[in-house]
Amino acid sequence: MMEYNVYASACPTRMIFDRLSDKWSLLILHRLRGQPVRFNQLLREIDGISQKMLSQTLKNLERDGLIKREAFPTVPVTVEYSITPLGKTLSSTVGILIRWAQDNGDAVLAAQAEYDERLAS
Amino acid sequence: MMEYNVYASACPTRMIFDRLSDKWSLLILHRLRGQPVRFNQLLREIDGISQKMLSQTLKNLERDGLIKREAFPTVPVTVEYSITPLGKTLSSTVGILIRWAQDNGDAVLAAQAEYDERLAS
DNA sequence: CAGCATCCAAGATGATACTG
DNA sequence: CAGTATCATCTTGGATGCTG
Repeated sequence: MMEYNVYASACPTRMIFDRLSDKWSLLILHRLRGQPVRFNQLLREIDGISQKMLSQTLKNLERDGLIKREAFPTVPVTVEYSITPLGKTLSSTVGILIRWAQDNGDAVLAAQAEYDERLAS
Repeated sequence: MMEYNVYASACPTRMIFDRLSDKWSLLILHRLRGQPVRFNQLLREIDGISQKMLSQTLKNLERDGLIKREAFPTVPVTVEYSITPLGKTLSSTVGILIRWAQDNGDAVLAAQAEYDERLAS
């Protein structure tokens, strides 16, 4: 198996990693891990995201083959975003990452408080 | 166990997740998973990072309790960054994420190419 | 409903020069 | 060597109006 140097910018692995290291991609992918979700529902649920960034991030994820966009000919039109098999494999990893944050959030916040305290004194 | 809504911006888990969802944090953490590394070595190895962002990201990771900074009174001064036990638990998850990118990079690039092809035609 | 286009503001990131 | 300071730029976001 071919091994890459992930710290080199030309490395394909690094390219993918960079693509996903933005503010919204992994969070949205995680939200889509279950049932399909509609655009405006995502907009309501993902706190703090703008319509523009949601639209842009969904398009990128679709381009990466991680999610699928399906439009239904209702009036007005209905659009559902769902996860692909490829995306599914990634979202389970993201789930582990979020679980980590869930489990260790307190420790991180405590470390931050202690760090800030040391600076102030 | 308390459960949070990770999609709400006030959620502690979401706050931690947001903190780590920047361009460099996870990559640097991953690089530090083994032996301690010095500042300029990181600067050389992490392709594309600027001195400013390296400095800033290291400071944030230290504040989060994920890495440790140690200065040695040599001339000129030597500084080593190493991972903490808390950081270790996160870096193994990041390793899984990078492994995913390693294994599925080709599939993503293929999806991107196909997507672009569909648009061009 | 599910977007796109535009303009402007704010924040994140980068390049360069300088220092103990 | 390991940074900081300053200025420039690129990315991201908010607001608004418009469309099928």
